[in-house]
Amino acid sequence: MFLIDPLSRTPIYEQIIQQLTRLIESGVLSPGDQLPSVRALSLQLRINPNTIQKSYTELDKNGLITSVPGKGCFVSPNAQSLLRAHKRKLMPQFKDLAKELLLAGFSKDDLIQVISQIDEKEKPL
Amino acid sequence: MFLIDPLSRTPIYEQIIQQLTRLIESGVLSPGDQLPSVRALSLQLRINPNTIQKSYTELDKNGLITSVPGKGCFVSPNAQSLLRAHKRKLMPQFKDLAKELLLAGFSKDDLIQVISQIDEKEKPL
Amino acid sequence: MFLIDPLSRTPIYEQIIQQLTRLIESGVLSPGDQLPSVRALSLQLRINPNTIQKSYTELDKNGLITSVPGKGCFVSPNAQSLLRAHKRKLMPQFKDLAKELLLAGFSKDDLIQVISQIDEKEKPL
Amino acid sequence: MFLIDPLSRTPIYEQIIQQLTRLIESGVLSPGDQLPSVRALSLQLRINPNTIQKSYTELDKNGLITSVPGKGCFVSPNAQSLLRAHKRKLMPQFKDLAKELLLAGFSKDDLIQVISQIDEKEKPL
DNA sequence: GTGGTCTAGACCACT
DNA sequence: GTGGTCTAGACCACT
Repeated sequence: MFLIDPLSRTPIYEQIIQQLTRLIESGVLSPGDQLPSVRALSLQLRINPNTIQKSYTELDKNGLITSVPGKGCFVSPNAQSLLRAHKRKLMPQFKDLAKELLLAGFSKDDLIQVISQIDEKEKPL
Repeated sequence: MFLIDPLSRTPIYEQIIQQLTRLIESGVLSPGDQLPSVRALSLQLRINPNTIQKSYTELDKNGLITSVPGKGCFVSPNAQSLLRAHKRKLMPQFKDLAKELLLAGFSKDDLIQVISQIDEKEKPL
Repeated sequence: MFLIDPLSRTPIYEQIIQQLTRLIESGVLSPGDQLPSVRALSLQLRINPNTIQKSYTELDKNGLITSVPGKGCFVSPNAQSLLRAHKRKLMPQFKDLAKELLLAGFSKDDLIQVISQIDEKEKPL
Repeated sequence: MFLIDPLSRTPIYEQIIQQLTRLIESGVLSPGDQLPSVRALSLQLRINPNTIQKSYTELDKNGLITSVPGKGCFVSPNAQSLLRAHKRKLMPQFKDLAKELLLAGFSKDDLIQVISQIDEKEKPL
């Protein structure tokens, strides 16, 4: 269910965010569902509770989950629509950034090379 | 000195920002130099003063220029270092976005095509 | 059952949300109950269907109701607990905001006056 | 210059955020100024570097400061305007929350009492 | 030197 | 039990 690579360049807390986001996106975790507790996930993944906490705090700030101190963390009712709204903004942001980079002196080929590198690195994921 | 294309897809106020940014970047405009007044530039470019004002306000927000009420706008002392800092952050952001888009289901070729299109549109600039 | 004041300062769609929320809170509407259809409520209250739709969409986003395309809208199973969770967070937020306002230069009496004004306006509701 | 109360109910990292925000607001720290390094402030306040880091990360996310890994943290060019924009939103948010609390069953006197308590606690600050 | 991440482990308030 | 805060201290990449 969870695959964390402690040697990856992407921080562990971000990997956890990505994994949970996918589980919500794919519907494995539905609105209202309780997430594993900070300690439980910490034990399961053999990762320090502080690192899990950081991920949960971030997800709560983004509204994807609702943390209730003393009770637990729950998938927000509007998590799916938040994810859709987020996705809709990705491509325009990408275009703006690409435009800025081209104006900043990078060539089309520079950007393509960067993308190719990322594509290869992310493949096994 | 200034080339504004009123038919371009990029808003005029952004074109002005880009032009001024380049003049600062290349050193044509040095820290402390006074920019043309809103009215002067408005007349020179035959563009609505409100549009010029919007560009200046934006540049002031980013700290590239400093507007002194009653006196005029001046290139900020640290304009160059701000531009360098900004540029340094562009590429990591671009990589993160590309990664998200690849994970979101876009293919490497989708992204390359988007970049190619932007590259052609921006060429004449 | 429904009291809508078209002359109120609070938008109609919010009034509908408030009314429905109270009906859920008080148990008049129980989890699983079907809400009146957009058209039915529109006719009953003599209010534009788009306005009703907006209220329903908002309630669906918050997870209080679940809209099933082609069948109708239903009170969510966990609606009551969502309302309790929401209420529990209101007061801490209020305290934080009050603290910030006091630090920002507002006096205790300023805040009390604001509250008194709201209290009077909301009374007839 | 810095007054941290480790026994206060407001977390230390928030106290640090508040103090730094004030220094920026009052102009003691100007746009472009470098903040004390995480370690330096940690030693000065005798507080764990992780706690300082948390404050700095928060301030960076809000755009008030710009952190450049390997170089340091700097007051953002538009810090003042961000603070003004933030302040402008406080009172409307406060009114909305007060309205919700009154509708949720709290009385005018409940809210006034809460404010009085905060007012007394915050006085020595 | 700088910021950023992470572990190990303690303590708090609240359910 | 739950999430949230904090300390102590290590290690990383980057300037």
